[in-house]
Amino acid sequence: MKTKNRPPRRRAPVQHTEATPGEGTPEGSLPNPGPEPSKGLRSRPARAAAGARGEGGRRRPGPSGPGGRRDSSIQRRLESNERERQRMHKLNNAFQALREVIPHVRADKKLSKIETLTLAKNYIKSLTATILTMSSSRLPGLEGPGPKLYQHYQQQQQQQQQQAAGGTLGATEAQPQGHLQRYSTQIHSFREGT
DNA sequence: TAGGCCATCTGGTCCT
DNA sequence: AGGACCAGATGGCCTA
Repeated sequence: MKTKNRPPRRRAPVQHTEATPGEGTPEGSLPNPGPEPSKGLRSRPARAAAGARGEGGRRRPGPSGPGGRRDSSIQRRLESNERERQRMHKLNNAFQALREVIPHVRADKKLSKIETLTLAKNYIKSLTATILTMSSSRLPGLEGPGPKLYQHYQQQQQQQQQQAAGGTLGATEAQPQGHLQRYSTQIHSFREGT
């Protein structure tokens, strides 16, 4: 199932309903405005806002139980939630930045996080392999970093293969061409939507 | 409707 | 001590 072309969703921050009656008001807790539009974050869909009163995120009371939480404790929790949201937003921005530098697969299809990481890894490997191959085949006999780099790369690959001790690493992984091949295959499969 | 993906909440642990 | 980081849980949205 590949569906990455849906609009980005934004869930409204929950207003922490565990407070005792009267303290769950915005004044009693954190303002918790959600992602500020000023930071370039997308506005939250109305449906998310409508459905976010108490839903979303887990509602399981912690070991200590929600019952007698104090105001200061609730305040800290809300602040912590907000920081966590911001942290995740930064992480997502980084993912987006990464998507934008990975050579393009299908413009209409947003890569998932796992796809982004996997493609990026193989892209880096293929670029590394290409660079090393080019530098190693450069003017034989000339002093330069190329051959050494290539040897170092090969040593690393051999070590990784040994560490993979079950042979989970494919035979092609040890060869620079293997990375390129793998990346090309992956690109192809994404293009096909498989 | 099932499954994938995601946002959010939450408590625990690590780090400064 | 407080913030960052992490992983589990939960529920919403979307597509096949």
